[in-house]
Amino acid sequence: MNKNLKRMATMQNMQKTGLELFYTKGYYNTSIDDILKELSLSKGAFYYHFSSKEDFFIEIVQNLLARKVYSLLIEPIEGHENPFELISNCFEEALETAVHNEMDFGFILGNFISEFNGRNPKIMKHLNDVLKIWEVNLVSTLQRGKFNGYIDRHTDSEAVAVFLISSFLGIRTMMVETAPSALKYRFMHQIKVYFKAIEAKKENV
Amino acid sequence: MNKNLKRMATMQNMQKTGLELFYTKGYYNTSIDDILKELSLSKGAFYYHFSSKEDFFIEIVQNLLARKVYSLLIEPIEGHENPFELISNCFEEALETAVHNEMDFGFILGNFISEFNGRNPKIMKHLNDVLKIWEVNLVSTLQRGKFNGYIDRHTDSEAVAVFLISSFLGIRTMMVETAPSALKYRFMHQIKVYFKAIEAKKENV
DNA sequence: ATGTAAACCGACTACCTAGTTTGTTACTAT
DNA sequence: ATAGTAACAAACTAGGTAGTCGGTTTACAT
Repeated sequence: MNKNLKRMATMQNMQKTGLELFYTKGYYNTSIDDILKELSLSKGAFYYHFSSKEDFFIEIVQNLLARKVYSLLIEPIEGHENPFELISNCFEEALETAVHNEMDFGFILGNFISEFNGRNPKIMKHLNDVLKIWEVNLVSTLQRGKFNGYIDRHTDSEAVAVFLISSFLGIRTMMVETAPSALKYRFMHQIKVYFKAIEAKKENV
Repeated sequence: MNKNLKRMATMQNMQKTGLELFYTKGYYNTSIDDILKELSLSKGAFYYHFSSKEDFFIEIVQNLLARKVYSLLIEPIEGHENPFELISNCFEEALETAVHNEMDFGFILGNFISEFNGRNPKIMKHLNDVLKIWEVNLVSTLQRGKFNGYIDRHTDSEAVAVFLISSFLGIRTMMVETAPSALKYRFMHQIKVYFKAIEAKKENV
């Protein structure tokens, strides 16, 4: 096999199973040996490609987490259609993967933020960057919605974005152990109730 | 000193600093030695009073966390007044302690739920019990609000409770690193927008 | 074919962790 | 006063952890 390809392959394998294990068992509760065992690789291989456990994790955040958040939570809401529908559908899909116990990257992000909060400033910076990107793009979508006459012009887009993200992170935390399907249904309904409150009023029909 | 009193004192000291350290550094990232060092106590003392780290934590959840959640998040919303004001004021105070970087027990609960999710079913059961108590009492308050004519009678109280808790847990996660005061302000405003959407309509004034 | 460097192996260090055990105080009932 | 026991002290076990290092394989250029 081509050397460069092999290099890329092993690095990506490590990062992929690394993310899976960090996600399911937590960062501090997952050893590098756990990851290597899964791949039948050795310590030498790991420290040849990565300089430390911390740097390894940061590369995962940038290569996997950030990109997935972008493709699953940002791109889908970039259009000029009704922003309420764009966001609803996006959340709906993200929560549906959660119901099926698959990896939902918005949640993974929130989970890691909880784990590193006040414990590892360096990692937190990278996680906050990803969160910020999500927030900024949500604000853009909401501003577009105002411009296109969907959202009431008195609405504070930043506040709405924060509120949406926080409620999403929160519901995902709650969904893990108790009746995720029912929770999803209720949550999505209340999100729509909330949207109703900030939609543009048709004052003169 | 009376022996029984001494026993109680040391146990409570251990639990108190135990909670503080578990909260700031995380459970898996805090060793028993860390806690004992803080109190100048020995392993012997710890294992004389508690059977394991896990049981120690569970006692903390029941003795400290559950009671604080009750006194800070449940009792304050038990009246027959306007439920929106009761809940708003309650959240307002909880988030204010968060701004001042003090221990906010609703958040501590959410934080621990994140940490033990899918990793320790026994501990998760106890944490979920506390969460459930909060949820049930929120539903009660909302039902009272419907009965007393504050909340629209078509409202799904369970869904609203879930939505409120999840958004609270989420905003707390976000508040830790970035401009907590501004986040609090925006969040509280959107909560009130949401409340407006489910308040009882005065159809015949 | 052969030198060379990338990619990897696996034993090793130094340190940390939960839990055990044996020994020592200090209180307290008689 | 003294025996008994509650409340602790501290050394120890057994297992795990991140990171290092000298050696081995594999691929590729010449």
